Parts: sequence; structure tokens; C-alpha cells
Amino acid sequence: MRLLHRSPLLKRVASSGVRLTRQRRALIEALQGAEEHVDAAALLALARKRDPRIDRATVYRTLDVLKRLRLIDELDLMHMQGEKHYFEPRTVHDHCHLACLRCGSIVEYASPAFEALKTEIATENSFHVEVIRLEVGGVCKQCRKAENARDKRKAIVAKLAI
Amino acid sequence: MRLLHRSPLLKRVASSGVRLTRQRRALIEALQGAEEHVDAAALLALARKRDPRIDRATVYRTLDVLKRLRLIDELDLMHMQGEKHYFEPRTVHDHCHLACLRCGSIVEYASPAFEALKTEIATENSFHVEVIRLEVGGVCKQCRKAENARDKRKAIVAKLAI
DNA sequence: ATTAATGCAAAGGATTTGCAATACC
DNA sequence: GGTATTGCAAATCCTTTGCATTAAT
Repeated sequence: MRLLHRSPLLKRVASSGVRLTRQRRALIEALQGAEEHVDAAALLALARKRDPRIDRATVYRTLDVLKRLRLIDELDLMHMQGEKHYFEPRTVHDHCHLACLRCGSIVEYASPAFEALKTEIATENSFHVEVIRLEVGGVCKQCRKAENARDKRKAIVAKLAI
Repeated sequence: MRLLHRSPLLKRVASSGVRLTRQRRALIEALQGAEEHVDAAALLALARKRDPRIDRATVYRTLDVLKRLRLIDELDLMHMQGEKHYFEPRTVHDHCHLACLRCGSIVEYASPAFEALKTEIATENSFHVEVIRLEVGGVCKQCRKAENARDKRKAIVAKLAI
């Protein structure tokens, strides 16, 4: 996540017309400083480390503002834990999220093919794309390795048991 | 939606090991007969037309079973109305959903490029894809036309006002 | 006959809202 | 100073759960 280019939000919010309040500052900085994708509750906790006087409602309202300004993206990450939504600052290039249904890890993946598909979708359907979200659920490299190893052990045991 | 190939669910459920109850039958038939994407509440309403004695809890439990059997896909449709989830029987080819943020219409779009991207994602990341969801929010053809027409009218009025 | 599946009613979790108080520009 | 924004608390929406009962295989 940290590897993808993300532009600083504060100035863009400031120049957007909405007021840059103490709370919004803390929330935006918390969002940009986050090591992983955060949901509303997690973001609130992070922001409160910077400024304790923030209410839950403000989090949702701020996320809504940022969404409308197209400065953040909203994700579901295949609803791996409950029905939360996750957020991240927008990146220069759209990317997809690979959510491992075994271990819960998230891998971000950007490719020219994705950008090309986006263009194709727009032209083929005369559709003006504002937001695009590609989420994938499956089994990550590490978990596949682990499962393969386990299967192999089982096969050997089975063979010995004959 | 009706144009994409979808396979009949009933037999596949029957042969899966789970019990094919009166309620599940009604829910599955309702889901397959639906003219558009349905959320849990809408599905319940449709199913009750076939058999009134179905409870909300059964809807959620059945959707969960169908999901786990990989017979249906879950969508968010960019959360256009609340936080509902929408469902549809799985199709042979994965497809994306273009949700118009103006009029709420949904267009389904399948393309070889999408299938190719799916393969690329899997190989490039050594990731085993189980579910994939590509959702797009924006402005549909009709709404773009309408907006263009409106803009043009405005431009003419502005010119006259000089 | 077993045991999965259901209905009911209540709980749960995430998000939203009304309104008076506050603080940004 | 005027108005957007906030905190608080209650409400709303969607979904899940415990448990006694029913029905599929």
C-alpha cells in the first residue's frame, strides 16, 4: 500500500471550498499515516491519537466529504470482517485489491491492463467512469504454499498407510 | 442482465448435499426470476409471492449457503441506496457492473479483456482467484446525453445574455 | 429417526440524523 | 458575523443469533 503514489490531501481539501477544521485535519493526517486500510472506527481511533476531541459522526461526515471530493476511495475488501468499509487516499493509477480469504492479507496490484480495461469499458458503453473498484477474493501466494505443503504431507501419510 | 448466460441453480443446490427445502426452492426461483438485481429484502418479497411462509432470517441464511456454494455473486453497486448488498446467479463469464450515479441504472458488461486481466492478476501475483468483482460508478450514456443537451442550452442562453 | 433447517424475537454492528452549541473563514 | 461544522444521543438500517420447533433425507 505504501508503495503506490498518493498525493497529499490537506491542501486539496483546503482549496476545495470546505472548511479545514481541527477534526478534518486530524482525520486526514491519520488516514494518510495509516499503515493499512482503515475502517471508520479504526480511523477514529488513529485520529484521536492526534486530537482526542473527535466524534464518530464527524468521521462519517468527513469521509463523505472526501469521497465527494474524489480524494479517497472506498473499499469492501470482500467483506472479510463484517460489513465495514475501508478507505484509502486516491492513487494516481487505479489498482485492484487482492484479499486473501484464508489469512486476510491484502495485496494491491496496478497494471496497464487494468487502465486499458477501464478505457474499454468507458468507450464501449459510452459511460463516463467516475469511480472504479476491482476487488478480488482468493488465496494468496503464502497460503497456497502452506496448503500445498499440507496436501503433500497428507499424500505421503496416505501412501504410507496403504 | 437477462442477456448473460446463467445456469439453473436448483439442481446444483440439490446435488450439493444441503437440503432443498420449500423455502430455499422459493428463494432460488425468485432469484432466478428477478428482472433486476435484488437485495435481501426485495428477494424476500419476491419469494413470498411464491410461498408466503418465509422468514427474513432464512433469506440471509440461504444467501449465505448459495454464496458458499459459489452459485451466486454478491454486489454492492457502489452503495447507491444505503448499504444493501445485491445478488445475482453466477454467470459463465465474469462481468462488471456499471452503475449510473445519476439515474441509478445498472449496465452489465463482459469482455475478453476482463477475463485476460483476471488471468494476469492470478499469474502475476501467484494468487488463486475465487471471487472477482469489478464495479464502476459514473454517468451512463443517456444521462450524459441529457447533461450535454442541458449544457448546450445554457451556453446559448449565456451567449444571448452578453 | 436424525439432524439440518426454520421461525420468532431479540440483539448486534455500522452508519445516519436532529438540534443546539461551536469555530472556521 | 454568518454559516458551515461539530458533539451528543437517539434513531435507523441491515444483518445475525439463540433456541425451541419443524421437516427433509
